[in-house]
Amino acid sequence: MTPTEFKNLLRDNSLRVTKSRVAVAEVLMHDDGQYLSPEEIHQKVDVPCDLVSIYRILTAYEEIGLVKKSEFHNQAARYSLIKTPGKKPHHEHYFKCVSCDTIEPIKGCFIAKTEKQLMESGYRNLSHHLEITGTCPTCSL
Amino acid sequence: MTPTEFKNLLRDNSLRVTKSRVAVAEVLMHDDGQYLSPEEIHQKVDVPCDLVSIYRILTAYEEIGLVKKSEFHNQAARYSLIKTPGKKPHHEHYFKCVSCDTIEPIKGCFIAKTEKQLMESGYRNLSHHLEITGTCPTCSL
DNA sequence: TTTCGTGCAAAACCTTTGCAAAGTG
DNA sequence: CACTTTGCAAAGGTTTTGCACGAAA
Repeated sequence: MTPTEFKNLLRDNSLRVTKSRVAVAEVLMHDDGQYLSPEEIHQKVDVPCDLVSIYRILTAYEEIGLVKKSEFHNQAARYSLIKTPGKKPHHEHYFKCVSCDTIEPIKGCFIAKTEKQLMESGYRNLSHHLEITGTCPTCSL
Repeated sequence: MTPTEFKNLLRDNSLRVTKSRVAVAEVLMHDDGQYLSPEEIHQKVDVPCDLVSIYRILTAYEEIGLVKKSEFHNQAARYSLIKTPGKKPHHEHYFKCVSCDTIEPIKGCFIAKTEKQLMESGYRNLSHHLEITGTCPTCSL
């Protein structure tokens, strides 16, 4: 995503282009593919910016479809850039290595069938959240 | 589970039989099948007992296989009695109604296949946590 | 200039910890 | 009596909220 595209995305959503917002986006672009916590982003940002603002910026970015939030149990949420901003990314699940803390997406959603069954039983507005943890191939050696 | 069985279970695990422990167990038996938060249990308990103690008691009960803990993200954990104390229950997943807060187990585990594939790719020590939320049939009417 | 974003301080929320006092076997 | 459990107070970690000041359009 170019700086111009970034600015347009903000403007299209009535969000002002501020130093803090640019800085947070730069951190995420620099660590593309990484899932960073607000705290980590706060440490990497190159302008003075309160942690509270990081939270607010990330919340806004999630709403406009710039970032994906993934939450792992009992830990700070983590955010990563969406490749095609604005378009909701395919539903996916994540694996988190308890050793190196890496998060990686797992292709496919294997809950769909179960949700369909629940729908047939009268359940509605279903959503789900799956966390798979363990040690990744590298850390398992 | 009879009072005697309960006491024996505690004693077998070197846990003393105290008023607080009995009271927490009674609340869980009374609301059998319900998933209660520490806070709710605290309110229902009929003896003076600090919330901190409820947490400690529930942690102990989980360790000896008396209760099952289910956690939904960013909310208090919930506990319910295990039917056959001591024996680890089958792995299962839960549905939580966002309207009435009821938690109910969903039969079967549909992650097993995915975990098998991950194992074949070198991942190890896998575990997972699934949250399905929505509105239950009653609340969906 | 008007509206929006930020910093700061504080609170909310769930849970854990430390320690002395009280209870259990 | 020895050891465990409890209550209380306090802290932990993550996230949210309120409000006045400062910055963007």
